[in-house]
Amino acid sequence: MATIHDVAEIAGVSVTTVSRVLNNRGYISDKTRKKVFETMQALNYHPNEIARSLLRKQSNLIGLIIPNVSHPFFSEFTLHLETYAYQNGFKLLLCNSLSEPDKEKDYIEMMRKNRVAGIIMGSHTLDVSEYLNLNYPIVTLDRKIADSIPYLSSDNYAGGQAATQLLIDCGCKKIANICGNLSLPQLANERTSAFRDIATSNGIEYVIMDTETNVFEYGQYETLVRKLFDEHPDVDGIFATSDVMASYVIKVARSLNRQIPNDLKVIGYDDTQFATWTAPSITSIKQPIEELSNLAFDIIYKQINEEAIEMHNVLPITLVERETTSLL
Amino acid sequence: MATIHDVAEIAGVSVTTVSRVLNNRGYISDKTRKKVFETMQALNYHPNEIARSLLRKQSNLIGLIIPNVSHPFFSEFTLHLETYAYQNGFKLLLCNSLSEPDKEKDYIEMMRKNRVAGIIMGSHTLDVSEYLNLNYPIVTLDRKIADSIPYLSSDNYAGGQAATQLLIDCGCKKIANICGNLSLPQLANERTSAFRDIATSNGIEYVIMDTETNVFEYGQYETLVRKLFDEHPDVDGIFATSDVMASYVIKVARSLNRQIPNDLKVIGYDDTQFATWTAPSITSIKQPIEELSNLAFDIIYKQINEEAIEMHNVLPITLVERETTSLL
DNA sequence: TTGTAAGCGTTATCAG
DNA sequence: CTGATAACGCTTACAA
Repeated sequence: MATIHDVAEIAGVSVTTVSRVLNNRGYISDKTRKKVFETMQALNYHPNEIARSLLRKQSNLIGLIIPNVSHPFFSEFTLHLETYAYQNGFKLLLCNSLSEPDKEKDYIEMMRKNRVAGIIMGSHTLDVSEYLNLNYPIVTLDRKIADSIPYLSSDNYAGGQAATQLLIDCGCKKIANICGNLSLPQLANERTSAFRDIATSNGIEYVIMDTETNVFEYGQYETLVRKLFDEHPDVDGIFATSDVMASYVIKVARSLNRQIPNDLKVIGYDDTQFATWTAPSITSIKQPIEELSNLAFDIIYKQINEEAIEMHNVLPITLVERETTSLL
Repeated sequence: MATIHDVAEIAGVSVTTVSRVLNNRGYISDKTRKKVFETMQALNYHPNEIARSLLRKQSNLIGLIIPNVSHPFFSEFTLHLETYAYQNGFKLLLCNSLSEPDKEKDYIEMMRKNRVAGIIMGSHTLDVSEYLNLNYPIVTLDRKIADSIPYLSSDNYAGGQAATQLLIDCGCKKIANICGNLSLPQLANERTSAFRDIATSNGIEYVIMDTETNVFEYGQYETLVRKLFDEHPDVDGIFATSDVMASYVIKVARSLNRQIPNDLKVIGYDDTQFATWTAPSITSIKQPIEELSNLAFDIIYKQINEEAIEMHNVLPITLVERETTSLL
């Protein structure tokens, strides 16, 4: 592959001159510029970004570590992040940790070695201490690690409140919340806190069930929902903390001949596209996924440029009503 | 950030020695090795992969260009590809072209500049000529560009056959196929060819409807399905060429009070996880997504190492029967 | 307006 | 067993 030297030699100028026309810096005669452009074309020259990165001591890559891109929330987050990063001159290095601490640690290590410009952490199986000496542009998604590490989330507590309140407003008498494993240090757990608070303050009967640790074996969702219906057949409103979980509620309810929304109201979380693909469509708490991803990038970008950043970044949620909670 | 020189200086050895212990090459006394490791630890040294790449004239990145990661098929493909590539020492550079030719071209250009080891193209809005002078390790997904460019797909024709035959076996009298835009040069169009062939040879009435060019505005799926039911209310079997499309069929059918599978059989395509999340669950043609992604990587890997490769790579599909086609 | 040369952090070659 | 030095492809002082 042609180098800047090849271009310089054939165009009969110095490498500096070629570099100048490449970066449009300094004064160059139109004649020289033209000649250089022509030879670049002729040689099919593509400036080596690796060499540039070496000089800059930084690549143009943003690292994203998430549990699993095939989960609708993360796939949409990834789409928007990549789009926005690219508009700002950065490419996306994607890593799926599968929630394995070893992989996560290894990925962080790899990113340092590759001198990525910053790391967006959406997977958090590591101890707080692992993050503290990281000393790298970083932002965590949905987990508060320490005061020194900026985080980003949408308003989980408000989301839990809105969801629970909606079930109550629909006239539910006994409500349930199914959610990810509560022993994990995720901000998403606040949804459940809100659920508990609102149910309690309204004096309404409730039950909470969380998954096993590994959140992405969807088979357990079905088991969990069946167990819920089995142990609490009188539940008439369910708040699931993801749209995927909500779909399992719909699925199991259907097999038990429980009519949604007539016998049972259901509300999901995230408001991924997927919530509109099911029948009935899923009422959901909308996380502003695109805004979240863009803000994640901005927080990294500011750190790269040593600008001041907010350490706590919480975006508002909105309730999106659909068929699973429609009144008759 | 510490460099190999810092380590060498503090450990009191030469950079060559440090490089040797780093790469475990040549003979080193245990004492020296130990000292070097200690100082690396002390300085929190992370070898700069950018410098290594510059020397190797190649990065450890594999570029993936797809229309949109948030589509279930691509998100699963991406997950598996990243996992497999990482096991083999490569990282994934993810790009969403959104099916825009300009973006796609720009991404290819960017990848050359970043000296990615190879490119996996799952988005194909460009002319054949754009690919021909590419001269780069590459493989295309679901599109046959030219004899000189290796491609990969699952057996689309067989998939179309199996799907259509199933509808017929279920006793359908008039069947429909809804699919992506047929004017695009995608191998997926063979599914529709097979549908036409099987329907014809069985002397059964059929109708084919394709989407507008931009495949990822899901709103149009609903419009398309409504149009189908409107113009052909007597259709009793539908073959949708993605699980997402199939979900829209279920959705619209439900709103029209058509019972699935009683009044209407539906079969999707891809067999993404998503096909099991809906109620009723979607019968689908399974593409071996993980095998596809791994083979895509292998084809790139062999090109990098100048090994011989197959130019035509077609993997078998399988029929997965679920509720949308179950007989009474 | 253009050129020379040093340096970014590695590894490879050659020498000791 | 260890070290000096050139090279990878580029940008940037500093000169001219």
